[in-house]
Amino acid sequence: MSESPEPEPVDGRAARAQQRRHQRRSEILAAATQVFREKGYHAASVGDIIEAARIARGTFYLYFNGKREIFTELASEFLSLIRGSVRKITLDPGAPPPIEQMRANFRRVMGTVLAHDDLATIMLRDPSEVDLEGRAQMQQFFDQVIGLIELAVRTGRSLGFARDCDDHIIAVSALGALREVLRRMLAARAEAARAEAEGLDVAPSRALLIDTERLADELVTFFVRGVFT
Amino acid sequence: MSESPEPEPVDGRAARAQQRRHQRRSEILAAATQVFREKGYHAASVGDIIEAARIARGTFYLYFNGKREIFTELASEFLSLIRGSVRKITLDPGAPPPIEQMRANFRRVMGTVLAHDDLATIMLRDPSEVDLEGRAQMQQFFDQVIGLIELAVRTGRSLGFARDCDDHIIAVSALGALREVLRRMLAARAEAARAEAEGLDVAPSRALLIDTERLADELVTFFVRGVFT
Amino acid sequence: MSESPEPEPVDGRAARAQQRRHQRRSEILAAATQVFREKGYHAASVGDIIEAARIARGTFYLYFNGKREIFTELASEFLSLIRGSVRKITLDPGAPPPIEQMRANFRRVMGTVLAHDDLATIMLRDPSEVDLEGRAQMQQFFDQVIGLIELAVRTGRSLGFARDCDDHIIAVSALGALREVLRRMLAARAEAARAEAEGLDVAPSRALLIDTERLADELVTFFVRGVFT
Amino acid sequence: MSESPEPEPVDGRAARAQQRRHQRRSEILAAATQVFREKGYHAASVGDIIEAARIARGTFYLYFNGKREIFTELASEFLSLIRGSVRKITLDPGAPPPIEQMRANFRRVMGTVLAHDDLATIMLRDPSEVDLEGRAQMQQFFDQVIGLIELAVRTGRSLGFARDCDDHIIAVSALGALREVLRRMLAARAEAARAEAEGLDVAPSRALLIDTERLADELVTFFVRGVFT
DNA sequence: CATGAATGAGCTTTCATTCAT
DNA sequence: CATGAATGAAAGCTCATTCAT
Repeated sequence: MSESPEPEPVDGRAARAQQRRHQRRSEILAAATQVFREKGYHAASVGDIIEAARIARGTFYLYFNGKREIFTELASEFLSLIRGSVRKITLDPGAPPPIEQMRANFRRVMGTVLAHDDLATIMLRDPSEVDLEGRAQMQQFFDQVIGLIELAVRTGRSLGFARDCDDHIIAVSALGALREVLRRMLAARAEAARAEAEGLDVAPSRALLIDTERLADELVTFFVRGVFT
Repeated sequence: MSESPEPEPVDGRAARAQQRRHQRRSEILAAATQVFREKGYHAASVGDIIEAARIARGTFYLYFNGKREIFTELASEFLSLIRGSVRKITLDPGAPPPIEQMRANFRRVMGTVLAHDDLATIMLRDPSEVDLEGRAQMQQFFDQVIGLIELAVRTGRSLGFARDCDDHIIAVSALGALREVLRRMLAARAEAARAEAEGLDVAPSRALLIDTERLADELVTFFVRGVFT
Repeated sequence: MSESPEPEPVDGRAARAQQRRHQRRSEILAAATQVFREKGYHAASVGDIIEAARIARGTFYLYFNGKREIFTELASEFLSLIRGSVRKITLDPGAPPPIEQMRANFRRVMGTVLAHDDLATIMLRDPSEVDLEGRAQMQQFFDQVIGLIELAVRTGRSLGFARDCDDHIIAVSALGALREVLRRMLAARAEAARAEAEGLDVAPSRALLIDTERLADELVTFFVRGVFT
Repeated sequence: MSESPEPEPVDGRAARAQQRRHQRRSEILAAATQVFREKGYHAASVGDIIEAARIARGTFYLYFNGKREIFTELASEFLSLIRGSVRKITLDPGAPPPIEQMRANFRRVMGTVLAHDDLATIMLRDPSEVDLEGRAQMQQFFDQVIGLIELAVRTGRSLGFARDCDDHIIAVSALGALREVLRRMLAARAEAARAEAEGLDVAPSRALLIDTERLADELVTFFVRGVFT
C-alpha cells in the first residue's frame, strides 16, 4: 500500500516479515497436527513433521523449541477453542432455562470438536501419552471442566432441580462420558470417511454418526435425568 | 509309585526349577508393572524394567520376547481379572432384581481395580499409548464391555424399565464415566498415599476417596436414573 | 564282557565312561557339522548346535572350549581325511607312470570329498570366514597341498615330461582349479538333491554332476595338457 | 542465462554441498574398504567403520542404510571395474589372434585388481562370508565370468584350436585358478609391504611378486597348453 | 532466515560363556 | 557329568537437537 521508498519501509518490511513468520508457524502447526493425529505423540518424530511441512530440520527449531513445545501449543489452541464454546450458566431473568443452556453448551462443544477434528482427536487421547509438562496442562484443563459441571449441578440443586448427589463424582462421570463419546464419534467419522474414500460403503457404529445435535441431546438427556429431578 | 530311588528327587528338582522359573517371571512382571505405571508404556524402557527387577539384560529376554510381549501379558491378565468380575445379568426367578445385579457388578469391578491398582492404572490409560497390536487387544475388550452394557439396557427396556434411548451411546457414555471415575479414583488414592508417606496431610479430591461401595452406588444411581424409569 | 563284580569294575566303568564320552563328542561334532554346513561358521550359533545335538548349553562346554574349538576340530578331521587320500608320487620301477599316480590322487581326493560332503562343503569355503587361528590352520594345509603339487611338477620336469614354468604359480593354479571345481560340484549335488526331494526335476549345471572319475580325469587332463592344441 | 544476481551463487552453493556430500560418501566407503579388508565382512562392525572414518554413528546411517548396503555398494564397484577390464574375444579380420586377446584380458584384469587391491582382497574372498543378498550378487558375477570363458573355449574349438573337453568344467577350473592366484598375489604383496614397512626384508613366495604381465602370461600359458608336453 | 549435515546418547536385541544345582 | 538360568558385553540402528554455511 505504501509506496514511499525510504521512510516507512522498515516498518513495512518488519510487518511483512512478522506476517510471514506467523504464517510459517501456522503451516508447521498444521503439519504437526496431521502427523500427531495419524501417529500419536510418541510415534510421531520431528522428521515426520518437517517432512509434512516441507521445511528443513533446522527451520523447525527456529519456530519451536522442540517436539514438546509444538504439542503444548496445539494443546493450548484446543483448550482455548473448547473454553470459547462453553458459557457459564446464568440465572438471569431473561435467560433460557438452565437445562437449555446446558444443552446449548454440549452442542457448541460438539460443534467445535467436529470443526477441529484433527486437533480434537489428538487431545481427547489420554494425557499420559504426553510427557509430564503437557500432562499437567491437560489435567488442569479437564479439572476446570469438571469445576464447571460441578457448578452447574450445585446451581441446579440450589434451585431445587437436582437431586442429592456427590457433585464431584457426577462431574467426573459426565466428563468421562463426554470424552468417550467424542472420542468414539471422531473415530467413527474418520473410519466412515476412510471407508467412503476407498469406495466401500461399510458403516461402522451408525449410532455415533448421527448429527451432532441429536448426539448432544442424547447425552444431555442422560445427564439430566441422572442428576435432575 | 516310585519304582526306583531316583524318580522322586528328579521330579522334585524339576518341579522346584519350574517353580523358581515361574517366580522369576512373576518378579519381572511385577517390576514391569511398577515401571509402566510410573513412566507409561512408551517412556518405559527395557533398561528400566531390568533395573527394577534387578536382573541382567539377557535375563529379560529369557522370559519375554520384548517390551511389547510383557505388556501384552499384563493386559491379558488385567482383562481376565475384569472379565472375572462381571456377571451377566439374569432374569431367573430366584435372582436379585436386575439393578441390584448391576450394582453388584460395579462393586466387584471396583474391588478388582483397587486390588490391582498398579495394573489398573496402566490399563485404564488410553490404548493409543500402546502400539497397534496392544491397542487392538484393549479396544476389543472395551468394545465387549460396551456390548455388555447395551445388553443390560436392552434387557431393562424389554422389561419396561428403561426409557427409549440410543443403547450404543448410553453404553459408551457409561463406559466413559466408569473409566474416568476409576482413573481419577486411582490417581487420588496414589496421591493420598504419597502425601501420607511424606507426612503431609494434603487431601486431594476427597470425593473419590470414599469407600468403593458408595462410589459404585453413586455411579449406578447416576446411570440408573439416567436410563431407567 | 567282564562280569566280575568288584575287582575290575573300576576299569570297566572308566572304560565305559570314556566310551560314552567319546560318543557324545562325536554326536556333537556331527550336529555341528550339519549346522555349519547350513548356516556357515559365523551365522551358526552355539544355540543352533546344542539344539541340533539335543544337549544342554553347559554340556557343550564340557566337551569343547567354544565355537572356535569345535570348528578347529572339524578342520583337523577334514585335513586328515584329505591327507590320507594323497600319496606322494614315486618313481619306483614297479610303480605306475607318474601321471597315472596323479590321476589316482585326484580321484581319491574327490571320493573323499564326496564321502564327507558336509565337512567338505564347510572347509572348501574361504578360510576368511573363520577367525585368525582357524584361518592359519587351513592356510597351512593348503600350503602343504601346494608343496605336493610343486613336487609333482618338479619331478615331472626332471623326467623331461614337464615344460619350463613357474612351479609355484602352476601349483597355486591347480589348487584353485581343484577347489573351485569341488566347491561347485558339492553345491550342484546339494541343489540336485534338494530339487529331487521337492519332486522337481530341475537339473542344474549338469556338467558337475557327472561321475567323479570322469570329473577327476577331466581336471587331470586340463592340468597336464591345457586346453588348446 | 542469469536474469538475477542470485542464481549463480545459489547453484554454486548447492553444487558445493552436493560435492561435499559425495566426498563424505567416498570417505566412508574408503574407510569401510580398509575395515572389511582387515577384518572381513562379519567381524567388521559399523563401529569399526565409523571409527576408521572418524564420523559419528548417526552420520553413517545418513549415507548408508546399514552394513550390508555399504558392502553391496563396494561389491558393485568392484564388479564394474572387473567387467570394464574384460573385452569379448572377436574374430574380426583385423583383430589380434584370439589367444593374444585372452592374454590381454588376463593382463587387464590383473592390472585392475592391483590398482584396487583393497577392494579386490575383499571381493576375492568366498561369497559365503556375506549374507544371502550379497552372496547372490557375487555368485551371479562369477557365473558370468564362467560364461565368458566357456564362450572363449567354444570359439577356440570352432576354429580348430581347442581340444575336446567339457567347457563348463574347464571354465570353472580357469576361474578357480585365476581367483586363487590373484588372492595369493594380493596376500603376498600385502605381506611384502608389511615386511618392508617393518624394515624386515622377508620375501614370502617370491613367485607371486613378479610383475603382473609375466604372471598373467604364465596363467594364460597354463590355461592354453597345460603343464606337460 | 533457511538449510541439512553432523552429532551421540540411547534404544532393543543377540549370544558366547559361566556356574550353582 | 548334565543341566539351563543367568550374565553382560557388544551389536545394529533411531532420532531429537545443534550449528556452520
